[in-house]
Amino acid sequence: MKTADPELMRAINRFHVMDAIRRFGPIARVEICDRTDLSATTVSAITGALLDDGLVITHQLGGIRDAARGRPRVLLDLNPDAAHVVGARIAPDRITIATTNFRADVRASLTLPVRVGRHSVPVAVDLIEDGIRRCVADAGLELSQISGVCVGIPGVVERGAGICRASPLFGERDIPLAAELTQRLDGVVATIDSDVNLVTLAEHWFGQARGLDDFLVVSVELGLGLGILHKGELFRGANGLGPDLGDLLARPPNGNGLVRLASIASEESLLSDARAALAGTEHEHAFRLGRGMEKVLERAKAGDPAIVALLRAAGEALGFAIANLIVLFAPPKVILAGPALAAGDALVAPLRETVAALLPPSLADVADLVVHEWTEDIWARGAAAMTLRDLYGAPWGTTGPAPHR
Amino acid sequence: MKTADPELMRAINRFHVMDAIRRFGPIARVEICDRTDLSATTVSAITGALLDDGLVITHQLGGIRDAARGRPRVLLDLNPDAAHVVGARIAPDRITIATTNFRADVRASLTLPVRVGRHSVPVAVDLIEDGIRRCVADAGLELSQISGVCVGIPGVVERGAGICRASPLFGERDIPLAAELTQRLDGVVATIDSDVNLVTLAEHWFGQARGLDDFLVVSVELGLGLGILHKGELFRGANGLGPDLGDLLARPPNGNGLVRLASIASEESLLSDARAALAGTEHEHAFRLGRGMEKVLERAKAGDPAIVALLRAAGEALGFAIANLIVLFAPPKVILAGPALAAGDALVAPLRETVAALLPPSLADVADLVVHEWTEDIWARGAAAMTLRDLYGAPWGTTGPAPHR
DNA sequence: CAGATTTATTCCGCATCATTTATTTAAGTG
DNA sequence: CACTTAAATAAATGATGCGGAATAAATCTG
Repeated sequence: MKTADPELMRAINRFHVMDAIRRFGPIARVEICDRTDLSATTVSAITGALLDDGLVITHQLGGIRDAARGRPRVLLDLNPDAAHVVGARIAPDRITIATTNFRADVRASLTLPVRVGRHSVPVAVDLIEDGIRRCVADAGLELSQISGVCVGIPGVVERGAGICRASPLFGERDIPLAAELTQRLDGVVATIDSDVNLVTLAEHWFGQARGLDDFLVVSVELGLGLGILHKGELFRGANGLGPDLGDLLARPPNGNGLVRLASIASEESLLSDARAALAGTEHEHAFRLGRGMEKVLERAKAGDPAIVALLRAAGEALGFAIANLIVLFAPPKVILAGPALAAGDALVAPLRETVAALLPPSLADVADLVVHEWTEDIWARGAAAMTLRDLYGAPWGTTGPAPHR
Repeated sequence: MKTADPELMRAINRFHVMDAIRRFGPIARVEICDRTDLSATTVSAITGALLDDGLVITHQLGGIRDAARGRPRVLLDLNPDAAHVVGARIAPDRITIATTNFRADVRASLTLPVRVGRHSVPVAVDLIEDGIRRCVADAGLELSQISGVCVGIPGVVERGAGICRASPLFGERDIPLAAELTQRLDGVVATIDSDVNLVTLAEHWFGQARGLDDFLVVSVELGLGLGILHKGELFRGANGLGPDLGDLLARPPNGNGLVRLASIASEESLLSDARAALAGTEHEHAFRLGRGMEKVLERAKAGDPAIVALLRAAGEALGFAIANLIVLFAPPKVILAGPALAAGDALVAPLRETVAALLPPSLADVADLVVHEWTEDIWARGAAAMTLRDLYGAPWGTTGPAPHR
């Protein structure tokens, strides 16, 4: 039970101020007053403390001052160098790592083309550790200057406990990855989270859902991911467990039995099904070269009936799941992404049709489905954002009490 | 954006104190300190204000004082007469209304055996208004003494706006029921909510989920309802829209197309399917008398293959939906209720099997499925609780500022 | 039975915090 | 040089929570 005391009060208001600066910065103090409904005195006190602590810098207004009369505003912004964090994302075929500054600008990044699933957990952790150390060095920093690390992993992750409950990458379950990494990184605090959660936060902070307090993110990668932002907070299950869209259930197109959605609509299942469908043709070769997805998209554009049917089935299964999620969450926006969606309509059109057909009239128009392609480093920026979010709310140096002098 | 000021601080702590008294009362101040982590001083100040306002009463410890030495504790409890509220529930075949005191003890209740769906909305509202006025009079109270009214309705309800978006009871959509009722009840504030939400709150306050912060409630009535308690709060969609389990989608047993879950597993669909299956037999008569559900359960116990198959299909469809909900919410408990479940295993066994079969290993043991029969007035108590919850958190007389003397 | 002990509750003084209301300083414009 | 807006600063007010001292009301002890 969280009781209220003056310290909590300050923490809340300081968070509001930092959030305003992050979202609207560079921003003048007056405007922070307007946006937060805090008094000028309070804003001045808080920003003063933030300046003392070096979390915020002033940014003299050099440019356009049209029709402004009195004393010019002093703009405040987050100090990019106030802290640095590392974000990483473990994908089935690569590990992407980025070091960012306090504003989540990428300072250095690297990608290790590793098939993580082929290695044991200790080896994978070795690789992550080495990658992080390298990436920190590339940014011209010492590990001790890093305020936090967040690693995104596909699957079911219990962030609070730092345990990876289940992942397509690892055979084992309940791996205490966060503790393991923290130990290896000389005590730099490492956290883990579901990879979709990272991209969800990234969309919220930097992307298509900026300022939107409710939306869903569906990622069609090798596995299927689901991120939910609900009332401005990442939604997690009862124990802080991230949900796994792939574990949702669907009936296969032939109508017999029930299967995990991941076995119809994930990239992995698409590839194996497509490979089977194209076996013996000239196209099969591409799969061996690891260019399967490109080939699938190419054949879809060419109108190959087997591939089109495959993508249609996947789209319908996803549409089914998304329709149900819309019933539950009524989100104004649903963001879809993943290589399989890049091709345009082969998968997306059946998906949209299915959603439209299945939604009850009362919910017909609430959700806007958009496809958003992600660049490589959005994952890492999300991971950085996840860490920064904690940092912004954390007690920091003298920022707790008011400044004496 | 909610900024923090001393008033908010007080409101938070006052809520904690009231919640402790509600949950554990009669309770001594010292124990409130333990349970809330507030200082003795603060608890004393807050309880003092609550006593002044008459929301709380002292309850001299008369009984067992085994091995207690020092100054005896003074037990505090909610003042049952501090306020009165009315809860109502509109079911397809009846309107149940209860007047309760501040502790949600039912002081008077009545049931109108009305088929609500047969009437127009204005007529239905007439009936509700008359019922509420009657029920208030039965409790020996004036309408002006009622602090709030909450009405539970099946379907999709937007509580904040007081609008019933869609309901099986009414053909119309977007009915501004709350405003209408408030106006008719001489300004007594009326709110509406999904009926399952009421029973979910009732389970949380009084029932099987007391003290549990995450659980699901699934009601199989004429329609299907879903209530979600997540982190101690009722879960609502983006606009405060309650989700409707019946709007979730399932594939029918024959595997063709997709249908609303309500058309497989609701009491309504069960009845009509069973009636069709038993057409021409001696059993058909029962349906005409409105005793269809009893007949269905009787035939199920007798092992009638058509009926057993029907219930199995319903159980499997529900199990499918519940398994998906468990994937999303990972609740430690799922409470099922409704007449159709009363029969024991014909429906519940396939449901449990389906859930067990479909859950991924990582979630296999998280959720405990229980069947809980509800008495008639649990709905009304839930409605009362919904109003009381607002009352507890509301600024109240002099309770806002500290007491002067 | 008077005083010691124990436990619950209240009172007092202190520190923090936000707010309001000036007052002052800064840095411009006209 | 007057005027305007931004911002920092100061002082006063009021609300809050907290820790420690004081008080209250019982039981225990000799």
